[in-house]
Amino acid sequence: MLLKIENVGQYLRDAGIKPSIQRLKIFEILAKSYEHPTVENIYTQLSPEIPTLSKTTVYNTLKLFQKHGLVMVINIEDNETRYDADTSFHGHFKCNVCGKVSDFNIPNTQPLIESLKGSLITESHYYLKGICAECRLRTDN
Amino acid sequence: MLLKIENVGQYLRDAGIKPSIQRLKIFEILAKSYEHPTVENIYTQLSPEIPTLSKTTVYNTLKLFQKHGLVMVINIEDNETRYDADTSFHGHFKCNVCGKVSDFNIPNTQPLIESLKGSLITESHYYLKGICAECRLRTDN
DNA sequence: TATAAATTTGCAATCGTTACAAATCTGAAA
DNA sequence: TTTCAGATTTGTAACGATTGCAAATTTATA
Ligand SMILES: [Mn+2]
Ligand SMILES: [Mn+2]
Ligand SMILES: [Zn+2]
Ligand SMILES: [Zn+2]
Repeated sequence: MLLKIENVGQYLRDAGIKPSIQRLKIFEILAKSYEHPTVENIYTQLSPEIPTLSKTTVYNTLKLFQKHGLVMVINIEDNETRYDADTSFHGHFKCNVCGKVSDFNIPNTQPLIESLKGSLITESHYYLKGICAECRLRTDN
Repeated sequence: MLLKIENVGQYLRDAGIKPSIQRLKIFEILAKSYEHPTVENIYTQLSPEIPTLSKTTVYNTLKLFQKHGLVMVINIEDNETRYDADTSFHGHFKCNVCGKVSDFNIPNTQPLIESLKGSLITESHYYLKGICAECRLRTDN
């Protein structure tokens, strides 16, 4: 979901990250869109605006954000790593036709898994794949 | 979970796959263990037994199994693709300490997601990460 | 302004995966 | 059994995403 962050610079500073231009812009792309971009996406979007930007910086910055808990990694597909600035528990649906990855809320709270008693859960991901409503109408399925 | 397949050759044949030695052995590793192996794991395990085995064959065979619905891909980690011969809906928990990926049952049926109405769901994955009970005892957490 | 620390950059290296063509195997026809 | 076509496997090269690393640049501090 779209994060409502009034001051991105302050948001980063509160997390212990100095807000450079690169960091600000990269985080804004993550926070102010629904798209769950890949490194390539982010790099392509920012290149015109920051012509000197290095792809390595995008990688480094995302790793930094991760370490500070500002982004989560989405591994819904094995050949594309996506990033999400919304770290709250929510589901992701990928349409295999248009390729979009969208969010959905998980209604009820997570069930207690008997066999995991004694384990410490630090991350949970719920991924669905299929064909979105729009693509079903446009095509056939 | 451990699949109880009495005759692996027949199981493959029923799926429309000719059971070569390589295919048999690769499928057995997937079906007769809980480990959710990577390509590397499978290759390393089979190399002594089939010294001529090529890693390409492991890749090709897993892709073939996928196409026939015999295995599912587990993308719980972005740097390791794992495979599972149990294609029924169940959850996966990865311990960040020992690295093991274990199964767990999902108690209740999947909730109907309002925002996905009209979509066709073909795959669902539920991934948890954390520290398993054994590792918590052995270490500190 | 001078200097040190932090950050960014570019490029080479690495790793998992795929493309592709040659080699090998298998099974049926002669 | 021998021959041959098709299926399968293999090895190697190529590819793309990610990382390592050292130089260049920017920012903060004295
Ligand atoms: Mn999301
Ligand atoms: Mn499993
Ligand atoms: Zn779609
Ligand atoms: Zn463990």
